Amino acid sequence: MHEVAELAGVSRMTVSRALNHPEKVKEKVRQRVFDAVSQLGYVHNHLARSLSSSKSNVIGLVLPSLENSIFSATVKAISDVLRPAGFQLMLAESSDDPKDEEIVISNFLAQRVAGLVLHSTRHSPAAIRMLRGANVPVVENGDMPVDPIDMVVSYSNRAAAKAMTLHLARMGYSKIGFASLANPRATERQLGYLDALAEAGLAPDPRRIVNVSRGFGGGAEAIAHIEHVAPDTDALFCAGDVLAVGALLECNRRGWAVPGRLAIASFDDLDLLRHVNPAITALRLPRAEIGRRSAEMLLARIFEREIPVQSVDLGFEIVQRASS
Amino acid sequence: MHEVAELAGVSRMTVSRALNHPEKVKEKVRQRVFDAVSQLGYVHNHLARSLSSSKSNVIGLVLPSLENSIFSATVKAISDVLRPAGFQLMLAESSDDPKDEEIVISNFLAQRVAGLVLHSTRHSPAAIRMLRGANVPVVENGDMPVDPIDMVVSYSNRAAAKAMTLHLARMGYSKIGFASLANPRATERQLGYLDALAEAGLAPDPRRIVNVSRGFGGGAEAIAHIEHVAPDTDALFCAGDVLAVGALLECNRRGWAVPGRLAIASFDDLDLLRHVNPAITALRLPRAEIGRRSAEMLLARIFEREIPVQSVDLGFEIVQRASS
DNA sequence: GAGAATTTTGATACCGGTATCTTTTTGAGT
DNA sequence: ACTCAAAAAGATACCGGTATCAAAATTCTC
Repeated sequence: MHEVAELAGVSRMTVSRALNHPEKVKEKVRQRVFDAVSQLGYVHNHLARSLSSSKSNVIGLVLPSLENSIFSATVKAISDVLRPAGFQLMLAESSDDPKDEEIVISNFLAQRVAGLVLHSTRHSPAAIRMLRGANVPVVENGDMPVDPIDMVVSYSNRAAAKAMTLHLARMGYSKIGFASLANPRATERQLGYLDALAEAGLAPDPRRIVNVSRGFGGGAEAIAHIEHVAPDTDALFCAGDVLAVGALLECNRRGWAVPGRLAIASFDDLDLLRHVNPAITALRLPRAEIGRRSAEMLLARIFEREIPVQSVDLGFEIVQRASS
Repeated sequence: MHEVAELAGVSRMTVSRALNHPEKVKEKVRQRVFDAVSQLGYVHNHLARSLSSSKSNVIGLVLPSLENSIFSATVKAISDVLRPAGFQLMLAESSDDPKDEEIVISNFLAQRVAGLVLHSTRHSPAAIRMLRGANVPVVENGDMPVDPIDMVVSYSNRAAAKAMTLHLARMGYSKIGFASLANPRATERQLGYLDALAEAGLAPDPRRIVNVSRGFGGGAEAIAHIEHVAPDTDALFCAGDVLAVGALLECNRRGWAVPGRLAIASFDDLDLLRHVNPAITALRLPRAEIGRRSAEMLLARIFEREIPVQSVDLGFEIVQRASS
């Protein structure tokens, strides 16, 4: 920057101003500075800027898993809001482990991120202490937490799972099974499923509740489990990722009629669900909207604008299709 | 840090050393420093560290699209290598537009990233100039480029597409179609497809080459195109993402026998391809390995270790399944 | 136990910007 | 032309660390 200043015949301060608040510098001088910048190929140093002004332009995002395609819509939406505002996105993975998340958060704080998005609502006490102490805007995403750290943009896993289960019950299914992964969000969903059974007057049956592994294979596991342990199950609510597709494909393979032999419903409305045969009934969750709102709320907080609400429940929608 | 130093009764320099090179500080003093750190909840400032030492611990990653699940394996692998080494990942999207990429790169350079991974081999001249000038280690990923900026870890789109097309030809298909998106990698793949036709002595037929849109819908578009324009096509090579699945599902819907009426092959071996019926023949690309090696090469360069090769072609593998 | 070699600690400058306050320039009003 | 307020530019200190070299403490040698 020093060289730019010399070449333009002004002080470093003027260069800084020309770059950050062009309107504060006279047209002629500004032009000289810009010329010098491009002539020297000068690249602004955001590190120094952030350090000096204690204002960073990086937002940290913590996801449970980097491999899960479900999050890509959220990431994309966040990035789309952040970029025009001149912010960068930093990414890390918590593996749904509060201890890992704590490390990741502490790294982000060390980078002096301007804000954080956490796709998780379970945090270690130390992590919460750090975040509260750091006075950094935080948005939580994965669920509606009981005791939010700061801001929240999400839907309620429990409410959504309950709604879908009730929907199945209303369609006449009475032996509804539940398949999910083992993570905090799945646990909430299971509670919602049980809520719904109770409300519909159906007896919960542990035989119909199954934990499976990730991916399409998990869906097949669920079907195998049902055949083995509770063959009279008439509907299966797959509360995770691509489980429903895996289950459907496995049914196709076995020649089970869907929904005749077994109805299938999914927790998340992947594009794929519309294209398989039969198309799968699903909960549509506002993944992109969550990202957009999260980023907007962060920016509002960073620029010290008023934010209307601290906590936004974006809800969900049931999309009834042929599989149920 | 000043307060930590006071509380521990040492100089700031000693605190810095205790944190960065613990072995350079006497056991007793080190302990006092650590105690002070945790007592005060001190969070190291990486910004200041990077500025002062001109060594950043952030790696920039530029992807063509943040929505595409294909990249998640690569991202995950990069992150897994970077994290233990104390590096953070910064993410941005180029939309396959060299101009957008240029902006993103310039932002990353402004953040003084320690290294860059570019999942693209098409760059604007200005971007190349910046990168060469910045003296930052760069790995390119999406293809084997003719004129690499620095390091390369990839496979060759052209070679892979050629291999798959030849594979289909050898299996006896002679009217092979090609469906792809419109992006630089797809263009290379099309060249490979044409290479193969020439080598197999098959006449290329523009009616069998179709550009489609992203997602499962694109596969359906391809099938519709074939029925309309070149119904005698006996095999379709889908050179992009989930196209093959979309095509297969559309065939199922129409009752076309696969591979009887039309064989289908995919460019990328998504997990899904193994689970649909029939399972789809595919090119297996070393997505995770690419991420791992890219990150390792960057780290090697950053730590000034010798790197054995500048350019790594990790190749590909043809997985023959029921769809062809 | 003196002196040399080595290890540990500290003092100081600087990384590359911006905040803040001061000085200079500009220009409007009379 | 002169005054004075406002706008533009500059001087200086500092953001929070680390590099570097000097000083102090420790260990080793004979």
